[in-house]
Formats: sequence, C-alpha cells, structure tokens
Amino acid sequence: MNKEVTPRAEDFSKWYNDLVAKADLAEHSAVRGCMVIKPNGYAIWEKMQQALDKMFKDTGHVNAYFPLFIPKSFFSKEASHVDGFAKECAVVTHYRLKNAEDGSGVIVDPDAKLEEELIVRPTSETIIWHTYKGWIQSYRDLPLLINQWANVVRWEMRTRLFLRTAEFLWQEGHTAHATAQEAIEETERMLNVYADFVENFMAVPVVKGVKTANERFAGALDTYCIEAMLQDGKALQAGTSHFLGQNFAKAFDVKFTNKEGTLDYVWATSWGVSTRLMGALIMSHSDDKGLVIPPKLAHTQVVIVPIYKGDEGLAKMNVAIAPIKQKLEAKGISVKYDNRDTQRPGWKFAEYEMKGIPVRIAFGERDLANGTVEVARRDELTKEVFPIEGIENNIENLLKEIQDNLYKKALARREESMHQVDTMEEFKKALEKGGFIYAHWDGTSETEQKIKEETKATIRCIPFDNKKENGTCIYSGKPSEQRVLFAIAY
RNA sequence: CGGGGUGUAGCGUAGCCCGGUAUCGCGCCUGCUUUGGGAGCAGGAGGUCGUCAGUUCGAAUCUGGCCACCCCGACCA
Repeated sequence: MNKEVTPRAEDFSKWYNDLVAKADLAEHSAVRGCMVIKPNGYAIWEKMQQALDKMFKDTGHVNAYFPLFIPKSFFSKEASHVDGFAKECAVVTHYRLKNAEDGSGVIVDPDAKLEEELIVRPTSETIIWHTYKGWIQSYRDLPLLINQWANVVRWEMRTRLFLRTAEFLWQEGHTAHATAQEAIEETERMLNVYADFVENFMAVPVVKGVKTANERFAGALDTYCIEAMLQDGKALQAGTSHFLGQNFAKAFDVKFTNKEGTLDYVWATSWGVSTRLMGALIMSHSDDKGLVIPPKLAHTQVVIVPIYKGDEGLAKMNVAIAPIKQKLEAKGISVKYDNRDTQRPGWKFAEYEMKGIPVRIAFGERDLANGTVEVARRDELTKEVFPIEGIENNIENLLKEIQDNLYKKALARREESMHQVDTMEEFKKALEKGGFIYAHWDGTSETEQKIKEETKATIRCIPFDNKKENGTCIYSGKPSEQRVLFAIAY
C-alpha cells in the first residue's frame, strides 16, 4: 500500500488478507470467526506482550488469572454492562456429550443441562469484582492493581483477521482505589502507558482523548482511548482505559473502611489492549512488498544471507559470518543466519521482505575480499555497503533510525489525511478521502447519532489537548465550543 | 439475519453458455547446470471437479436441494 491510500474497502480487504497470508501471520480457522495465529504472527504478539507487561509492572501492577466462565447471573448485576455485551455472548448450557442411540454420531446429552448457564467471558469485570469483594475490607488493601493476560469471546457478526475476531487475546487490567481521584489518575496513567507503547514500540502515532457517551464502555463513567489512523483512511481504537466510578463496586457490593473509619464503595478502573494491535501494526507500515516490523517488535531484527558457490564456498562464508553475527548479538541484536542451501539468495531476499525483517545483511566473496557487508533496510528498501569493522555500532544505529523513520512516516501520513471542515458538505467530501476529520459538534448524542446514520462516521474521541474554539455544529448549526475528531472506524 | 459472489491437485485458475473423465501457472519430487534480487533445462508425481439427488447411453458442464467460504450491510474493540 503505502503510496496509494484508498478508502475503498473491497480492494483493501483483499490486500490485507493476502498480506496476512503471505507474511504467514494468521489464517481463518475451522471455527467461524476464529483465527489461528501462526508462529510468525505470534512471535510479534509475544514481543508486544513482553514490552507491555514490563510497563505494567513498572507502574506497580501484578498479574493474576480469573476463570474463563462467568455465571449468567453475574451479568444481571450491572444493568448497562449487560446491555453492552448481551448480544454477543457465547453461552455454555451443557457439560456432557454422548453417542446418539441411532448411531448418527455425538450429541449433547440432554440430561447434562447446567442449572445455571455459563457465559464465556466477553470481558472479566463481573467475575473479577465478585472476587474482589472477598479481597477488600480496608483502605490498607488498596489500591489493588491487577492485570490478566487472557482470551475473550465476543460473538461478532462479521470478522476480520486480527482487527475483529470472535475470540481474541488481550490483557485486561482491573484496579480498585480508595478515592475517585486515585482511580482517575490510574485511568490516565494506563492510557499514557498504551500511547507510549503504541508510539514508541509499534511506531504508530495515536490521538489520546475521551469517548462521547455514545461510544463509552458499558458500565463506565468515562472511557479514554487512543485512536490510530490506518493506511486505508479508517480509524482504529487501539486501546481503552475506563474510569468505572463505583458502578461495579455497588453492583458487587465491594466496600472498604476508610481512614476515618466509615464504610465506602471502592473506585474502579479497567483497561485493555488486544491482538487488534497486530492489525494496527500491519495496516500502518506495510507496503506492496509485504509486512514491515518496527525493530523493537521484531523477533528477528537482522537476517544474514550468505552468497556463495558450492559447498566449499558456503563453508568459507560460515566461517567469515560467524564473528559478525557474534558482534551483533553481543549488542543485544537478534540475528538469524540463513545459510540454507535449499533456497537461493534472491528468494530469501523477497521472503524476508515479505515477513518484514527490518535489516538484511548480504555477504559474499566480494565482501570477503573488501572487508564489507551489504546492508539493506526494509523501511526504505535501500542498500548500503558498510565496513565489517564497527558493524555492530552501525547496525545498532540503523535499527534506531528505522524505528524512528517508521514513526515519522506514519505520522506524516496521518497528518496528510487530517481534514478540518466547517460544513456538512465538506464533511462528506472529506469522508470520501478517508482520514480524521476535525469538526464542530453541538455536544448532543442525537446529533452524533444522526451523523453516524447519514455518513457512518463516528466521533472517535474528544482529544485531551483540544483547544477551545467557538463555532457552529456542522449538523445542527447550534453553537459549539470545540471541534471533535470524526472518522469511519474499524 | 438480509444482498452479492465463489467452490475444479497444496495454492491460484481455464473449461460450463453449446454434455463425451479436465487446461495452464506456481508449488512439490528426481537429475544436471546454477547461486550479488523470487534460477534454467529435462523428466515425474498429484484431481471420486463442495455435496446429495434428478435428466441422459454418458454430467465439471443441464435441473433442484443442501453445505462451506468470501465480500457488502446491520452489530462491535
């Protein structure tokens, strides 16, 4: 993609599906809407997990694990929460199979009906708050700062690899605090962690902001989000952090004694990012030659391809390349030396480009004679000859430069697709091009809803750093005190 | 759940209108030559044409049912 940004979904779907397949990241599974993440794709997810997990721990959180199944009754306890998820839940009703008497195969044993159905978690607020009730008695038990890495299931009508699947992997943080202020600070802190991760590791620029009431998480008082802009001109919610107020504490009766000795409900937050980030990564940097992985998330940062003739030639390259690999690894760079004699160099070049490896080093007779290596960078598809002497420093710098360059390019692309409009006509025209649209809105849910019905665009967020500016709503013409960020979203 | 489309070898396809057991490319296997951008030549293996039924001497092809998948919408991170 890269050069031609098109909001035409049909072409883009094909391009995206082909890319995911060719880069060997994932495929549709036998189960409708579910995805198999292949080793190549999972390796990137693992790198993401590692980086995020460290950031969570650096901000005082610990990991735990809660059950996959949630009793149905738990969902009745928070009214708006059930409203938000009821339509997309997988429900377990029985616990046993048996062979059909007519020999037609295995059937669900009607005698094995559960007394209370179990819901496969679409998110874990309910089971976690039920559990927290037993853990929290005093302000001394607070704050409770827990994260869980898990899978969740949302029975979506329509799915798309990584961006929307029926089952997905994610992390969900669930925290409990003594005061509203502390909980709000936590909500903001974790949103900043997400923004930091997405921008600095994934090299994807995001807008931080707050959701409107329409787009708010079911059961939250406020939902903060980071919004990314993909190459097809559609926005993607890349992460959310919710201030839940005392809603779940009240629903699950979680009270604590404060310093003054009085009983109060605790204040809650929850926050999460998912394998959807993989979709954001793919759709942000990839080009017509395939995937581009930012160096900080690449399982293999550098691949070395020997160029040789015959077995003897290969043996010679093995000897010459070993110390180069060693020097790079001593710098903490992950290196793969691909000396398979079953594939030719040109094949390997194309293959690693498709898979997005940031840097490729080619080494042959010519380099052996000159004391050099040929270095190709994935982001710009350019080649350069470096001396072997000091190669580790050059590569280290190059990886940093690539990481930086990817972010800059993505940022420039986003800025280019940013429109500021003042009328509904301009708004619709801008939508055809795709991208974020910054426009005045009267602040009502009705107007937001009408705009969505008419154009499919939604308010992605009200940016945190928004400047106040008097104007008139593009839809209703009523007075507005600030512009908000619209886009068509995934 | 509505609208559209597609099912032929591991993958991508031609053939279907106008019935006669299947085309081409990639990939795979063997051999030789090759190796600085997806190698060349020669030989070879691999298909109950999604499925069930009907029409027919004969069905990938015509008719009907069913199934699966993809795309577009409603739903959504």
